[in-house]
Amino acid sequence: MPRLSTAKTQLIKTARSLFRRRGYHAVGLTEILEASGAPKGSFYHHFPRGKEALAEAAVQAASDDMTALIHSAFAEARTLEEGVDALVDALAVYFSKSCFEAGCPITSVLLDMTPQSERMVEIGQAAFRDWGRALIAEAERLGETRDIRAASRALLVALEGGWIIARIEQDTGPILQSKHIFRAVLADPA
Amino acid sequence: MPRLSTAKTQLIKTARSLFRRRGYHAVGLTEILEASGAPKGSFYHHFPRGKEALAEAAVQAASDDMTALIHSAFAEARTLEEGVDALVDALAVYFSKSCFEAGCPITSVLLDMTPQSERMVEIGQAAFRDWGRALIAEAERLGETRDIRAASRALLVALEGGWIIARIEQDTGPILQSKHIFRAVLADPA
DNA sequence: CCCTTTCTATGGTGATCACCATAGAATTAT
DNA sequence: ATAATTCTATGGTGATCACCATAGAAAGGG
Repeated sequence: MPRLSTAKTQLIKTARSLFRRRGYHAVGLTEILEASGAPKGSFYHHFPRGKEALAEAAVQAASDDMTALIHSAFAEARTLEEGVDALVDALAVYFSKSCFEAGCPITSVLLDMTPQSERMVEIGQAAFRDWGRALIAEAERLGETRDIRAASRALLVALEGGWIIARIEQDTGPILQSKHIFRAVLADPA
Repeated sequence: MPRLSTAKTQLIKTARSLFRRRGYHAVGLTEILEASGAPKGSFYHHFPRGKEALAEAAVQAASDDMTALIHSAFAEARTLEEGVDALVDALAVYFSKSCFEAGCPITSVLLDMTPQSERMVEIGQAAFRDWGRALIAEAERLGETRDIRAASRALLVALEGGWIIARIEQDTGPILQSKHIFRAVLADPA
């Protein structure tokens, strides 16, 4: 017995992709069902609370994937800067491959549902907290002695802003810029 | 004869406020009409292309206001840093007064409509371009000799990201952090 | 094998969506 | 004043929204 039925995983996967590109309210439930191939009955069986619950599962999954991506980007890094570069490069490549549509995996949903949905606010807060902790954990693993709290927060802020401007300008430049912002704040953590 | 009828200006003003907080698709036309007091007929008279045209007008107005805010924040500044501080502080105060809901005046709409709406993509590109130019113009006016292009772009990126995280964390900290990011990149424009 | 639980499948429901047609009121120009 | 134009006001239309009720199919445990 699979821990998650194929229909449920497919539902979440489809929702993630559609929500990320177009936001929560712009994507209808019927569109998700058609794209995932699941019938309506299956959906309301797995998500009795409806569309909002699906969005929460999708954002949570996207957040977890991002945390995993941070760790995998740092896997072969020998210094903090190398890890950050690998992470940012990976995100830029993914963004480029998505035809400049897939920005932050959770922002589009967050902006559509917060602060109306209290659940989603908490999921978003947890996501940023987890990402920051993942960065700091990797820094410690690499034997970093500097205080990187300000720089890691700056990196996340720069990535968020970079994703948005990159989408509008249809260019990876704003994403890649976050590498430099990280270094600059690291050098001057005032 | 007023250059814009009161109904039209009220429509744009209402739409700006609602879209900024909840995004494009989450706000229905009827809600905008009720809040602005304008009847349906007036709306389709002033905006024959419908809701999208209203959103375009709203984003354009918000962008212009932001440009004006940049200039007014720099009005009493004697140095570049003072101007940036005044700008960021003003944005943080506005955000706080809005109960931590009013982030970037255009992002929520942009994320909901781009890149589906080509018109909106162009309006967004023009907005970021205008804001950057306004910053550089003020720097030159203050006799700044350093090359601030990288720093001004970093400021806009940091503000965008800061607005998003500030909304989720219900705190002005991430917005205020963009002051420091600007200074750090200014000191290390590599 | 049967029975229980989990999942899939279909049809339909009220509400809301953006939009339009038409006509009346107000304002402006002549 | 009168005619032309701009704006306001109302009623309604098809489409889509998320959601639910009910029943049938699969699958697992005894």
